[in-house]
Amino acid sequence: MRVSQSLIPTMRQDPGEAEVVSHRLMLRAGMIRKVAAGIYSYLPLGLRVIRKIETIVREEMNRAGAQELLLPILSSAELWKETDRWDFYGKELFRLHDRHERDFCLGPTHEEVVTDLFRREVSSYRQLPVTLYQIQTKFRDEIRPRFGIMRGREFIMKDAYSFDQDAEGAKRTYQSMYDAYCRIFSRMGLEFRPVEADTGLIGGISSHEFMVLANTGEELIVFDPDTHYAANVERAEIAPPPIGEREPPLPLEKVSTPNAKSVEEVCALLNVPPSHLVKTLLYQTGPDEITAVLIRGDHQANEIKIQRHLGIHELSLATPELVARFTTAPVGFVGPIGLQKIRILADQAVAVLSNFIVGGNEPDVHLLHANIDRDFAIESIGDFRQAQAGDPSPRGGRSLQTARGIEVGHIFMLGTKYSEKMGATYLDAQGQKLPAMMGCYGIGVSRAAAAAIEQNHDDKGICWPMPIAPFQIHILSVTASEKVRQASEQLYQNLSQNGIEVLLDDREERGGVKFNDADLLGIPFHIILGDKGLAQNTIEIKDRKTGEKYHISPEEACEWITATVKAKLEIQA
RNA sequence: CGGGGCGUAGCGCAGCCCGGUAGCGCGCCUGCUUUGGGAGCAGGAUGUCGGAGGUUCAAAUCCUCUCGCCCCGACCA
Repeated sequence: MRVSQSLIPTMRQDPGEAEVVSHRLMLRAGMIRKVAAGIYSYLPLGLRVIRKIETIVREEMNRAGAQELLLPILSSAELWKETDRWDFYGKELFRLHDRHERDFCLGPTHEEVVTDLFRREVSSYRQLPVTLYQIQTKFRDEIRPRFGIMRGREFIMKDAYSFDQDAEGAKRTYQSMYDAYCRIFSRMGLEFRPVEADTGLIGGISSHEFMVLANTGEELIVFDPDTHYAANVERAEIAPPPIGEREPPLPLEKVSTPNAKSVEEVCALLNVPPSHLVKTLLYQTGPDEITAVLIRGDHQANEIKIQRHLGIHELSLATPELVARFTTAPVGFVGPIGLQKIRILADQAVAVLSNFIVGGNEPDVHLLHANIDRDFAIESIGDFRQAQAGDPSPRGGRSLQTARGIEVGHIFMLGTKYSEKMGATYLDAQGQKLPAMMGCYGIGVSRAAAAAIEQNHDDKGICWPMPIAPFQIHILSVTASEKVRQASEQLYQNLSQNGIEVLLDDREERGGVKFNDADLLGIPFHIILGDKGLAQNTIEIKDRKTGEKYHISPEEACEWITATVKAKLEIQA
């Protein structure tokens, strides 16, 4: 493709709207343009990257035995009502109605639609297992779309759904998808890590997320470098703390702590470390029910773990009004001692403490030397807090570490959650009617493009991994002579004939402009053709990422470049 | 939805307090010179100042309402 004839509107300055690197670079490199919040057009260069990713995904899904199909984006409310997700999915579901006032929605995911197809068309164990996938635009009315294409309201996703006879088979299918995902992200040239994850709105038994490692990632992941344990922080387990020598209990003591509501304020006032303090968090766990959770002052509560322990789907910190109704102290001074009609859960790190500080259940008062059992009773002890670096590993390694990542894939073992609700059954060899065991598997295709940039860029622009670069070679004719023009034209033709994807910067621009644009676009190799080099019978080849330069004669260039590109693609595959 | 900020030329911004002519840099167009890391000179085009209403002789500027966008928190590929 020739730059002079392409729509590649690069920008010299950073657009004001973009904070995040990938968003900024995609705008500057002319890959995307915004239409509305969280809604973008893909320009030719951006689309090429998307197509590259789709191709890799498609090849690996096919290799794993999945079959491609295409389900409608628009679906009627009926199906969603069958699984209760019409209500449960909430405001994130884009809803609309047709001229007859019938309810429809734009698909945020397709369990219902694909399960409906399955129950109509599949009836025998002979047809199982089957895995179906599609690559399609999805719609989610995000609370806060942000980071450009990374969290859009409209985005491109590969979603796959599997149906097996039994748990054994479902497990095998899950594993083959897990393996396919590893191949996909490896082939894309990304550094990633699969982690154990929470199942969220999709529901189901177990799941893994695939995280592209990047410091700018939204997700915090926790891993144990000694074993292979890795999990999303939402999910990450923490080993119980060692039970040390208990200090002998000291008598309870009231102290005045005027206006000291936060852990920091209390610690500063009493001159103790936050680990000696225990926070009493009050959660609304029912219409008229409050649960207290005790967490050490230097720890953070993990609401997902609490929800799972209680077996509920919604949890929020109690409002100040509710706190006032259930306790005798304002927020900040609530403590476990003397609480009425509230069950108390204690994090395992709190359970091993003695003589700790708690709120006094009256304004401006805290209590010193509190002890479980002696001063108050707890209903249960558990793992209720967020893992952090240095915590004990649940798998016996030395300790947990943390890293940041971007979620680009998520796989779920669903069990029979959808098949039972929707009657997606098959007959087994004995003629028994059984619900299919399902799995679902998503990849954020457009997000993966952004994640690749977050992981592969420098201060000048993008540094694409070869397999997903919009082009493989960028030829810059850097002086305007006829000789240079002809040489670049020749090389362009020859490389293209060898099946190499070449972008030829044939604009009447000065060298500097071309160099800067090339660095911005981030195509892996720049071929620099100028009078200076040609006079010595050499052309320069620059590796965008490493900056390494090679000087080669024009005669050898075509062959050398072709071989280099092919080699780079094979290493990844 | 809560908190913070912003809408002025394609992009980045100034002007707004203190009302009176819409401006700067980059980009764009024409010509000449230049040409290996964002060229120089000369000439030129481009604005419903986000929208609606109000105050005023006069509004980008003051007031009211509204729409949109960005950033920080609770959701997710």
